[in-house]
Parts: sequence; structure tokens; C-alpha cells
Amino acid sequence: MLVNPEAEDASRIVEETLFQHGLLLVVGRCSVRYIGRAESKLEPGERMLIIKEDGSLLVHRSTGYEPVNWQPPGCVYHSQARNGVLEIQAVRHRPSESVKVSFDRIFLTSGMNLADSGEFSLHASEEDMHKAILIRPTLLEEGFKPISYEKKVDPGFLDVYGQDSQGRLVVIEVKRKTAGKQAVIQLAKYVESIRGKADRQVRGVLAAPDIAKGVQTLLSGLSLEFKRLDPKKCAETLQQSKATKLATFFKETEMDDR
Amino acid sequence: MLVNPEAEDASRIVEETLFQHGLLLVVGRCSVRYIGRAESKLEPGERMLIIKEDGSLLVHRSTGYEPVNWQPPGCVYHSQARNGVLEIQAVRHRPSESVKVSFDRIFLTSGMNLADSGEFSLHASEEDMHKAILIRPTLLEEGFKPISYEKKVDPGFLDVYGQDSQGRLVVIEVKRKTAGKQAVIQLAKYVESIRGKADRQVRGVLAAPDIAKGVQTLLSGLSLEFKRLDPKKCAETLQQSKATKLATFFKETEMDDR
DNA sequence: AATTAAATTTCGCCT
DNA sequence: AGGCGAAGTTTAATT
Repeated sequence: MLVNPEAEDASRIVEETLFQHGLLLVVGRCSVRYIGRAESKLEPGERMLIIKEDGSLLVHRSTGYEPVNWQPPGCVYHSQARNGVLEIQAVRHRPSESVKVSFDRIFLTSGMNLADSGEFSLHASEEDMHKAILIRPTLLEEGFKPISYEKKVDPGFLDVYGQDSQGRLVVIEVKRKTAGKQAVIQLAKYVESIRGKADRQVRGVLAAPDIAKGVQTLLSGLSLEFKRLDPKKCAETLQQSKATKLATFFKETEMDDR
Repeated sequence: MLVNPEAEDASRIVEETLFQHGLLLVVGRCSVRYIGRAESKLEPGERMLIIKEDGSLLVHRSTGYEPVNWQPPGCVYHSQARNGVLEIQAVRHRPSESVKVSFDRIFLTSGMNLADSGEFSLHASEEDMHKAILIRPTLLEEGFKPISYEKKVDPGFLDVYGQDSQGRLVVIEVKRKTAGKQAVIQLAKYVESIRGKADRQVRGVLAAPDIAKGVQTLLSGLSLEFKRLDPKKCAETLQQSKATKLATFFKETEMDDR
């Protein structure tokens, strides 16, 4: 790690870190040029450059959640120090594009190796809600039996698909947030598609924590139903039934995707 | 800036930097808990925490373009050091959510103030392509004369609108990338809308660097046209004609938006 | 404030 | 490799 280094000294850290695929951090005054899917130019200013082990690149300004310039993982790098200017260039193909960062002043540069094997788990995502219904169908309603999930139909993918206690087909559209008009339209399309092929009655159910104001009218008008489904309860259901249990579940129920 | 500090010492830098809205950087071993729109848990590992002047937060692992946890600008922070553990918590409302980062080991912490007034310009955006057509209509075709741009019509806004050398109206849908089915549908809607009101023939032109495979058939079937338009050439056109020139252009041509 | 549309969207899955 | 759908999408523009 170097504080206020000359470009040539910083360059040594940069090259070494890039070579051994470490995490590189450079803070200083730079300009950035991007050419690829679009083109951009960033005039000189003080920013933070991060290059990760996997070759991804981030240029962050002092404000804003998003990087001002970036490259996804898999970039190839080239760097050089000349006339007190440190240039770092990232290139990737498919699509062909490149980002060039030129530092004329460097406050801090550091090469690191972060050991990180910690697991990341995201709960109560929409996919978790799908799974929760599969594991505990009563979350939706008594007697519901899932047949398939993320089933491909004409207009796209329907979330969960099954039959109710009376043998009617049930098409379920799941939303993690308050369901709006768009969700109803989507459900309607799926139901229509299934009705065209099925030989039995088909119900359409919108499952979400809440439904937007006024949308209930639209839903009722299309003879569709709303069922309240709490993401938190879904997450709890998943937590109770561990990943291993889920695996056996899929084997035991032998879901038919005809 | 501190290297391998105790939590209590790091805490001083953190608090001060947060207080004066500087850029905060903490690298170390941490766990992260997020609760809000969804919920997530990140088990201990070595990561980089960035908190910006505007209150945005980023937790970056050693790989991946995207942060593993984050918060948009406008968060309120609370931090404390206890039993050798540094805890930093970001809270925001609307939607209500929070991220808590707990460091049990710190490699590096730094508070900075980045002076950055450099302008960022993204060229060859779709809007740039609109402007380029206005400045040099021959980019589209000989004899084309723009009448208005971003004109409000029933289904939305059409990109550019004008008349050709034979006095026919021309509706142009511009895409910066390969135009797909959606672009054709959009153009068709606009053309239909204009045809309903116009007293002359109306042409529909899709202007893009390329057209998706198979979409040409759809386009032809609707009696619409495709014109190749290179974003790069548009960017060059804009560069030649400076912003000042553009301003006078808008004044001089007195474009009618009836 | 709510809705809609675009993004150098990214990411994942399936064809 | 390309295409489609989802995202804790984010962000900006518009109603």
C-alpha cells in the first residue's frame, strides 16, 4: 500500500496486483474514457478505482450508488506509467469494449487479497415465495396441489401451476410487493393461454402481500382471484424446511410438467 | 487513514467521516445483515465497505461487478465500537430498510474528501441520435426535412417526425442498438396514430444500427421501412456541431409542434 | 407521490 | 452464443 506515490511507484503495485489477480484499489485524480456499446468521456476529477480478482472494474465518484464507469468480470488489463501519468486500460470482447483510466495524481493505491468464503443468502425473494408455495401449498389455500413451477406457456413463464381441492387447474402469479395492474394483465394472459389447452376449469390466482388500490376491480372483472401471501411467512417456511428437505421433496412428489 | 487499527480507533475515523459527509472506506472481515424489501444475511468474510458523501453504501466482495449489499443515497448512519467489533448501520425510509455491517477485523480504514467537478458525457445515446438527425437530416435520407421531435402522439412520444422530398410525412423510430420486434410494434402504433389525423401519405421509418433477424419480415408486412443509422456517425455529427450551434439551430428553424 | 420507460442495465436460465 | 424474464433492480421523466 502506498500513500501519495509517484505514478511509477504506484505502477509497480498496480502491475503486481493485476498480475496475481488481487483486489486493486487506486484513489486519485483521473479522467476516464469508455468506448464500446456506447461511448463516454469523464473529465478529470478525484475518484476511486477498483479492479477485482475476476477482472471486473469499477470507477466510483464521490456520490451515487452506481459506478460512473465499469466493466463486467473477465477483462484483460494493460497498465503503464509515463510522464507522471498512470494509465490503466481494461479490454473485453463480446461485446468489444474498453475503459481507460488515466491518473495524473494518486492519493492512495493498494493491492489486497480478500479471503471471503462467507455464504450469502437472500430470503423472501420472489423465487423464495414460489418455493414456499411448493413446500407448503396451504400458504395459498387448503387442498391446493402444485403440478409444476416456472412453466413455459405462450406469453412467458407462469410462476406456479397446480390444481385445487375440486380438481380445477390453478394458475398462480406471485408478486413480492403490492401487485399492480401489470401483474393482473400478466395473470390474465397466462390463464387465457392455459384455458385454451385445458379440458377443465381454470382458476387464476394473484398471490402477493397486497393489491394496489383499484386493481381489485380489474381482477374481479376478469374473474380472477387475489390471495394474500406474506413474503416473511414464506421465508420462515423455507427456513424450516432446509435445502436438503427441498431436494427430497422434488424427488418424492415427481412433478409432472406435461 | 489507519492500517490494521483496533475497532475503537477505526470508529473515530468512521464517525468523523460520516459526520462531515466524506467518503468512507473500510476494508476488513465483516458480516452483513440486510432487512427491508427483502432480507439477506452475509456470513463473515473479508470485504470492502464504501460509504459516499450522499449516504449511499456499497459492500463489495472480491469478485463480481455488483455489490453484495448496498443502499441508495440518502441513508442515515449510526456506528459504534464495542468489544473489538465495529458496527455500522445504514437506515433509510420509503422504502424502510437497513443494512448493518459488523467488522471484527479491520485492515484499512480511510476517510477522504474527493473533489470532483469533472463533467461526464455519454455519447451516441438515443437522444444524441435524434439530435444528429435534426442537424444533418441526410443521415436518414436525401431530402428529409424534420418538422418536430419527441412529438406527443396518442400512444406516447415519437422520436423524430418530418417530411420527405415528395412531401410525405415521415415518422421515425430511433433505436441505439439492434431494433427488435418491440421497436417495430412501437413504430407501427405511432404511424397508425399519425395516419388517423394526417391528410397526406405517412411513411414509417425504423432508424437503427441494425435490425434483428426475422424482424424485417414483420416490418415489411406492415409497410414500414428500415434505415441503417450508425450511432458513431451520429456522435461525430454532434461533435462537429457544438452545443452552441445546436441552440441557434433550434431557434432559427422554429420547429412547429402542432 | 405514483407510474412508466430506459439502462454501457446485470444476471440467470433455457434453446 | 442468443433470447427472454426477473431484479432488494436503479434512475430519470412524466402524470
